[in-house]
Amino acid sequence: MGRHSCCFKQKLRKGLWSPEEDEKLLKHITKYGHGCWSSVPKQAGLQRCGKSCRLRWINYLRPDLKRGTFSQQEENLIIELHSVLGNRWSQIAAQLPGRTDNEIKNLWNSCIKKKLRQRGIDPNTHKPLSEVETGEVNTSISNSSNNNTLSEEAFGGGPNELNLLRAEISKPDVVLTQAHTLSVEDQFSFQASLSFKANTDSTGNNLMTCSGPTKEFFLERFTNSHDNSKTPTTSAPSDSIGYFPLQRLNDGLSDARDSVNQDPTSWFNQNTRNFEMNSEFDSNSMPRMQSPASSSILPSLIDMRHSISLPSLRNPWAGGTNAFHSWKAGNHKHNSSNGDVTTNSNMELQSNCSFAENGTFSWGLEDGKEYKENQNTSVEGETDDSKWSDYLLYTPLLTSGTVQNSAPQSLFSDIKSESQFTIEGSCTSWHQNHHLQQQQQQQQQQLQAQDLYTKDFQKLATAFGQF
DNA sequence: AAGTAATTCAACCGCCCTGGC
DNA sequence: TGCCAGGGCGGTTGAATTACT
Repeated sequence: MGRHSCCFKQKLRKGLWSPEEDEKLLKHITKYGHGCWSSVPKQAGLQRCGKSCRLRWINYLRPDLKRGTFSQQEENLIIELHSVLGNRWSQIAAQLPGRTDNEIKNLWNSCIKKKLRQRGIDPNTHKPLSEVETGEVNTSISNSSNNNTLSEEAFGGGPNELNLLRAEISKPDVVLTQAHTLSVEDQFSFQASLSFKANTDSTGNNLMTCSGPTKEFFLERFTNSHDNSKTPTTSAPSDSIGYFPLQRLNDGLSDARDSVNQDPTSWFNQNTRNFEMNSEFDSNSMPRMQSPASSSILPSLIDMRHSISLPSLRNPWAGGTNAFHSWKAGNHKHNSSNGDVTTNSNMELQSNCSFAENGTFSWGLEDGKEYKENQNTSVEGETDDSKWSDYLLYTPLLTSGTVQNSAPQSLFSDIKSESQFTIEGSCTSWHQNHHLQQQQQQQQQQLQAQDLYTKDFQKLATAFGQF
């Protein structure tokens, strides 16, 4: 394509802006607004092209710009967002008020990249450099796409910026942004987007395939309204619950989060009635669950892992010790303490999920030693904010740009309408009554559990079978 | 103090998308 | 349907600044 330069054509001024030019532009836009950018320079008496004026305004003269160095908090958020959004600087900038895409891009290229590399993390993939160098990233992606199970690599085992963040989080002066939470609406969206499908495996066992929200689930929520044209996502679902910047994600959830902090095992049970499970639940009655065979579902599951890092999920790292991430029924607290397979777990599922006896539905990496080391502190000491940030951060595959638009657009609208998931009432009040309710319900649940879950999963399978 | 290397960051470039004609 | 202009984005450049020797 031929070089097109409006500045060259019109012999306009280029390079750095003088204070006089700044003043002219500022005065003009303050008084009249920018309107059509191409006409701004003429009206403002500038020998610049419209593009140049626009850039100068957006990156420097805009009154709402936040000057100065980036805080650690902002850097962490950028890393997290980059792990999800990749180099979509404008979308990342939309989540950082007062910061421009250019500024963030510069920070990333000059500073954050270097920091991540120093920590042994590949800034492009958000995976350990060792894996990237040995080509494990590619193989893990392709393998994961083809296998029925999610490999550890697919979830990004080993050290990465998560550890960097953990280190940062541990600093007393670092307060994680509220942007690490999902609104109740989004939690509903997530839960509603869980997809279950009944199958039978080669040995005749009943299988339940589960998939979750797509990358779009996040992109839509991390994308600001100013950039609709370039977003790689297709249009939002017609009944999309929310399209809002990340800053708002904490809306309405603080109470729930406080409650969860006291009893982190309670949240999911509260909010996902149909996933309730109790200690007497006979997991043998459950259909065996299997991660999806379809490669297109892989990113969905990965997204789901992030999505489900809702405050309810206190210890996503808990689980078994086998090589794959497995779904397990078990005691959440046991998992928290030692990371081992729990004794009452005989429901083995393939993917990072566990239904705990107290109703907790937990997800996580059964990973490795790297995480086991962190596990104790994460369970005992970390806030749920950090859990969310950990998950959000931990999206190596999403960064690759190879997994976009993997699910049908109808996913959300279809699922929502059919979903049995509910979010009702205050989590706080529920928490207060949780133990009493649990006692009262336990006997009933003992009797009903098997039937209940069989029915629920049948419902789910029916509802989601269309996918 | 001077020279050089490294880093930062404002601005430009080229491309893509959209809407108007 | 095709062309064009405007707007917007991500990648890149290069001048200015800072760090190092």
